[in-house]
Amino acid sequence: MNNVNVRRSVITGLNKSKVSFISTQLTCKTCQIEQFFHQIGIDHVFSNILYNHAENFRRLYRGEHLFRQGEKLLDLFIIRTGIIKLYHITGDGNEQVVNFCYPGELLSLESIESKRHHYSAKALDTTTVYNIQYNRVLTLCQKYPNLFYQLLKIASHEINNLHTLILRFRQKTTEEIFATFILETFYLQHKNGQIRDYIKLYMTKLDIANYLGFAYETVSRLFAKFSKAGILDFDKRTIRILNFNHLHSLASSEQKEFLKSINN
Amino acid sequence: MNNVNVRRSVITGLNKSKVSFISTQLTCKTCQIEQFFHQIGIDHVFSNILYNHAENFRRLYRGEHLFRQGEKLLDLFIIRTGIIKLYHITGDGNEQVVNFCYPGELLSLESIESKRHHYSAKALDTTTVYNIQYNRVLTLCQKYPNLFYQLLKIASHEINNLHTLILRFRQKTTEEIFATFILETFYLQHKNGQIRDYIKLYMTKLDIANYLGFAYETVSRLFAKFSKAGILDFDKRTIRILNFNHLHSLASSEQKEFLKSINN
DNA sequence: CGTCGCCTTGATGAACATCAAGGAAAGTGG
DNA sequence: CCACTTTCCTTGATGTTCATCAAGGCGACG
Repeated sequence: MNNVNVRRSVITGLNKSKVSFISTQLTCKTCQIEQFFHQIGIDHVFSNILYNHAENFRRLYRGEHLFRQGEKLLDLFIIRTGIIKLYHITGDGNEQVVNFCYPGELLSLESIESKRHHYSAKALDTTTVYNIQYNRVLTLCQKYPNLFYQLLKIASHEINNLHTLILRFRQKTTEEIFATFILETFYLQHKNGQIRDYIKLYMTKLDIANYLGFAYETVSRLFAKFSKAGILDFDKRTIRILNFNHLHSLASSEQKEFLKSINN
Repeated sequence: MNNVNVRRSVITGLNKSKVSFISTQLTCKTCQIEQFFHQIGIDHVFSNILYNHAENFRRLYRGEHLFRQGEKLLDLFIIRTGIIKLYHITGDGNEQVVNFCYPGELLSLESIESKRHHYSAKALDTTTVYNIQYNRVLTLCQKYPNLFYQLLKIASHEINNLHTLILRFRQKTTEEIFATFILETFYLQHKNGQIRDYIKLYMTKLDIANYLGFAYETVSRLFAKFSKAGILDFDKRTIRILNFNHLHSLASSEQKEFLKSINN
């Protein structure tokens, strides 16, 4: 997932020069983003229109920002490869991790209302994204009203994910939440059909703790505990899952429904 | 808010007979729903179109269901008066309160993707709702693409609310969460411009505990504690707020931003 | 080779769930 | 209307979970 061959016609970096068509159909077959679209329920017509109107790819290296909280919403981004951390700096200066985003995800739906980014987006690994001017999306939607419906469906899907997340925080133990997080990460990293029994955590344990609302020592202890219990094995940030059944039974029945829905 | 004079032309109950126009403009002026729309950012064109195509009003008495989890999504509902409890029955048979919904709120955005209701909706007090056939909304959106944009904005707003809710569950103490809940309820019950210093809780303390993720004894103790501290006064389910400043300082700075956004 | 960020593990304490028991309110049926 | 049941609420005692405090290790990087 890391070493993507970005083709020569693709514009990288933060260069904003206008190149209206990059390489149409060929590109989407190459980067397999169409299957991501399909998995999140976007139909072919929509994805083709998006391909044909995509400005460019943007490539980010670890630590680079895609956008920052407070900036005007100029583009919509769809992640092509890599991983993005969304976070929010609170009024009292603390960082709050909002989400970890994987290939296929459409960013910034929450910013449509206010037309400003609510969160900052930072690459945790080499990451490439599609970007499409937000205004152009709106124009396209006038022309093809069905696009709006697709966007609405994506928003509806996102609302469901958030409801599930809220349910999760009402689950009792840290173990249950942690098991769910590991499984969720596993399925998110395997959306593109790769078959592996390990996951790579691109974020620090401190980020995980922040995201889950735990103390970071608790995350450390959970890894140790799960490892001792023979549920998983970890070396630095690579996690090998040894006992899926145990993980699934720790994650509640509700969460299982969610996990199924992620994987379609 | 309880004793609404439902006009004779309005169809009540679960009767689904087709009456395409009820009373156009006069109705919306009467029930003041236009200002609710305005507050949630829906423009006049949109709200007028909705009025003119609304099927009917539906009236529910306490304990009646508007829809149940699993049913097909046939109508979109906008609450006119009253209060609705949204809840979910989990796989293991437990009830999970998802939200308490007040006048002006558009229900079931989360069900657009799957076209089935994810939650059950039950009236906690006499409640009237607008209902508009979902298919008709989609047809209207084809005719007026801007409507889709409005719906998308509402969805975006909802996503923001959910993000705020998630942040809330990472706040540390039960006191902070509880203070936020009280303030939130206050502002939600005063959206329509009524000036009062009390709120009426139509839900049981068990519902509140379920919604906030606490044990119900904890909610009981929090009420006692806040009362002793002179922050509020309560008699059965009527709460009089005595010290707004104290409540606001308990709710974190992040939550204050949310509360502002509720009240616009 | 020293610093810094990240991680681990142990000891302690506080917050909140759970258990328990009783009381008040509200619905039900005669 | 009153008895009866059921639901809802309160308050105290106890226990568990997890945050916090503390100290040290490891690896990356200049």
